[in-house]
Amino acid sequence: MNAPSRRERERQMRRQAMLAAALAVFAEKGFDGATVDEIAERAEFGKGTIYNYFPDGKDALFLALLDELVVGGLHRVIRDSFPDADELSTPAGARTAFHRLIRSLVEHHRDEDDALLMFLKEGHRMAFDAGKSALLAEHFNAVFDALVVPIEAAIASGALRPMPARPVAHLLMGNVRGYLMAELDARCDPSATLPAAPYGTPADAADFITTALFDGLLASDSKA
Amino acid sequence: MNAPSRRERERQMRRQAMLAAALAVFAEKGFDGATVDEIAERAEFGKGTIYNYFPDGKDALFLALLDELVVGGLHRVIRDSFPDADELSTPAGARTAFHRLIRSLVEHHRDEDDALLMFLKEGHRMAFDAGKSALLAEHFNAVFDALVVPIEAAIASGALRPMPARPVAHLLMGNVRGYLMAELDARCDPSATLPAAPYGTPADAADFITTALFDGLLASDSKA
Amino acid sequence: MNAPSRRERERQMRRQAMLAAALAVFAEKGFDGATVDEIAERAEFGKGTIYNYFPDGKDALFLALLDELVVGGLHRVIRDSFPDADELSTPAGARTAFHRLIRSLVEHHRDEDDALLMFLKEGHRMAFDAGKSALLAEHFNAVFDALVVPIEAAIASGALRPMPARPVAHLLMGNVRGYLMAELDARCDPSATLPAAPYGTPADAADFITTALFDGLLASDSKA
Amino acid sequence: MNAPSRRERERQMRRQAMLAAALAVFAEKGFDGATVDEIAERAEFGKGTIYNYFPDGKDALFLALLDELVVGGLHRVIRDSFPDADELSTPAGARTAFHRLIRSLVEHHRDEDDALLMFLKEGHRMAFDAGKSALLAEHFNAVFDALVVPIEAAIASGALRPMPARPVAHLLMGNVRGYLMAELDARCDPSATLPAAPYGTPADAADFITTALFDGLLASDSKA
DNA sequence: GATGAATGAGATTTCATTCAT
DNA sequence: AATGAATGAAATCTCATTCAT
Repeated sequence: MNAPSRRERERQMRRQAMLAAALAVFAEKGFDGATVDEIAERAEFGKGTIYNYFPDGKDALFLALLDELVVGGLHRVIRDSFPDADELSTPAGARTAFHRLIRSLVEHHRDEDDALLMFLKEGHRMAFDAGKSALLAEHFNAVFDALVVPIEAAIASGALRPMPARPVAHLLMGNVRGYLMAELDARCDPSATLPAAPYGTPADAADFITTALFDGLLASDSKA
Repeated sequence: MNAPSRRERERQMRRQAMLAAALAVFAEKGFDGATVDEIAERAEFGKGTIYNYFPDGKDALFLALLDELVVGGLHRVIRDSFPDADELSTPAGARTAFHRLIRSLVEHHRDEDDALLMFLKEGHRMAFDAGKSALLAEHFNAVFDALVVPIEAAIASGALRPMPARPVAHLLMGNVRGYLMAELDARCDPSATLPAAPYGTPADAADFITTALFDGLLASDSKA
Repeated sequence: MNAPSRRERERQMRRQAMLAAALAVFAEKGFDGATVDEIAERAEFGKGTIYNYFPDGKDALFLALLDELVVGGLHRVIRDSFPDADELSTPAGARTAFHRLIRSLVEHHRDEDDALLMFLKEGHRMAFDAGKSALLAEHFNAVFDALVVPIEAAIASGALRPMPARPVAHLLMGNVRGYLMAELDARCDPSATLPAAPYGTPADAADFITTALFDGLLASDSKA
Repeated sequence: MNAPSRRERERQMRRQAMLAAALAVFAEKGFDGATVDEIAERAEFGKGTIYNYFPDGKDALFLALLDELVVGGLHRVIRDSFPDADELSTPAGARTAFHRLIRSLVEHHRDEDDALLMFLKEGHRMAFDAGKSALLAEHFNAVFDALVVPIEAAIASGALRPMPARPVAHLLMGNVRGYLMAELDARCDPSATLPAAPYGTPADAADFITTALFDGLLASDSKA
């Protein structure tokens, strides 16, 4: 177990600085709108230095970000949200667990505001490029794989309706994403008198989404 | 009410041809990837002619498409999905009406495959540009305004849970969009053994979304 | 037989202007040293216009020049230098014919000074690039094919020594080229008190080369 | 005469290693195509170290190679090819001596394959750069100076035709070069059914060139 | 009104060279 | 003395837009 050399540590720090700059620029301008020039400038490095660290340039920066910040982060959040498998064996327990997941996802995204923005806005853009698309899909599939496990458990135990698990996973992630995006729009456009999403704490957001998705939009007495 | 002159009619036809070409190219290449050259070529017009009809060029084409095809289409679908206000006064009626809406939305998007693609993939990209963003928001707000009306009615009558109506509208549209996007991914990547969305008829899609959103994911007996 | 339209004629003229500018720049700076910017500037066109006419940029300009000016010109000179096949049936006749060829080649190159320079200095550089190399070889082979015909005729008739014809063709061309290159060096570097080539009229040059190659460097009485 | 210190000897060895690496890379990629990075890597030194030994970088490496390997080598070959001045006093003796020179030149180039390649392909490229050109010319002139001596001797003795000696020297070197280059092309492009140069031993090559240049291409009986 | 040639700003990327360690 | 990370000038190529015909 050899500690990283000083040189190595510094290299990592610079790498992180570049990724941070790239993230900010991608978030602000979008993938196509971002220029390596601006990323370099914001990272306070020469343009050439960016290419030393990321020889494939913009693409490499984008994929590294997606990988390290977005996919990695989601993975962690999902894993940590289901500490106890037994919890998923009753409807109430499942609700609690998924409510916790949703809240964690909201919090996670709030923490990584820029990452979220990029993820939300650009996530599907690379689909135009066959090569990147494959990589992307692979990474995201890993996230959904992780989420499918508890969903299937909850369905198996009868806590959730019997539905295909993977689409349900997409539903969950999609609604968190959609909610946050709407909130974001609202924040950017305070003139809108009619908010797209109720502004609030992560708990509020989680309540809204959980109620809609798990309890259903129909008035509860209708299910008697 | 003066009939449009022959000249005027021809102008409209050329305009439509340009929009159709633009839609196809945007859908295939994305906004940034599309070139005016290719649009002109596919429309079988000179590049300069495009600029005669759309002096603001690529942006104008994009916005016009969003406006005429996407927003206009959604508007129509929403309006036609709630023929009878009374239907919304009971939970069962509301479910039927919204199920009908969801199904119509899915069908509508399936009909306009290219438009869907573009809408899904590029819809939020222009947000990067302040000027365009405002226009965009305005148009989309009109769609949501239309959708808020029946939602509020259903809430007022007790058919739906008391929740803020506009976020619910976003929820609805977002889930249709998300579902279609997932289905699209599945179609593009047939190697995926684990589909993101259950492939099927618009009716199947509508069932899935309606059940999840209106009845809730939790096993129904839990609500007894 | 439809005359080229005015538009077409003008296009050709612009094309020629670009090629001329490219030739000048290539000759002055070499292939790698030349920049499209400078070619455009010297042609008095925008950089983009160059790419309209030669979508493959620098490579395309270079190859077009090689093709149209160098290879085409050589072909013509060779063809015109052997008007009478019978001439090649005696040593004296063959000497006359090849002397005429050499003189024409020298004159041709003098006329196209820039082309010569480029040809001489860059002719073999593209060999580094496999794709271009093949094209190049093809074109040059055509020139040598043309030259091999009279050489073989002269050998068959006993006018020339029995030697492999193609290498002899290369010998001929190589010596013209080498002579001109040396002369060029001498011209560029007038400080050299010891000229590499005797400066003079094309006739002088042709005499020198013809004597060396056809009569041999050895004193003639040695052949008695 | 102080023996080089151990330190000095090691320095020389590193220098040679760098030159060898540079030669290989120049030969493979050409001057412009070569990168200092690749040279450093192949030499197994840091890039900075290259600049310690050759402060003027790529140019310096190229010139040093030309100087030490090419020019130096040629000088040696020429010097060693005329061991006996008397030999040049008869046509037969002169033929023998120059035949020996040509054969040695061919062998020399074959031994230094990479150097040959570079010399052939890049030899004239630096002429584009005024500063380098002067240096280059100086070095090459030394080679020709060496070759001019025996040529003038042979002319003075009546063994060779009375012709300007320096152009004859260029003629000689040019033909060796041209022959080798053609052979090289043939080797690189084995598909060519019509070889530009007869493949063979250095002796074959020397025979071909000597016959052409010294005896002349015309059938020998014509000189009776 | 239709056209498409001309344009040039701007994007990505490379690489010789410097210099702090 | 050896190193290689940092640099930024410079190159190629693209494409939205203009405008003379």
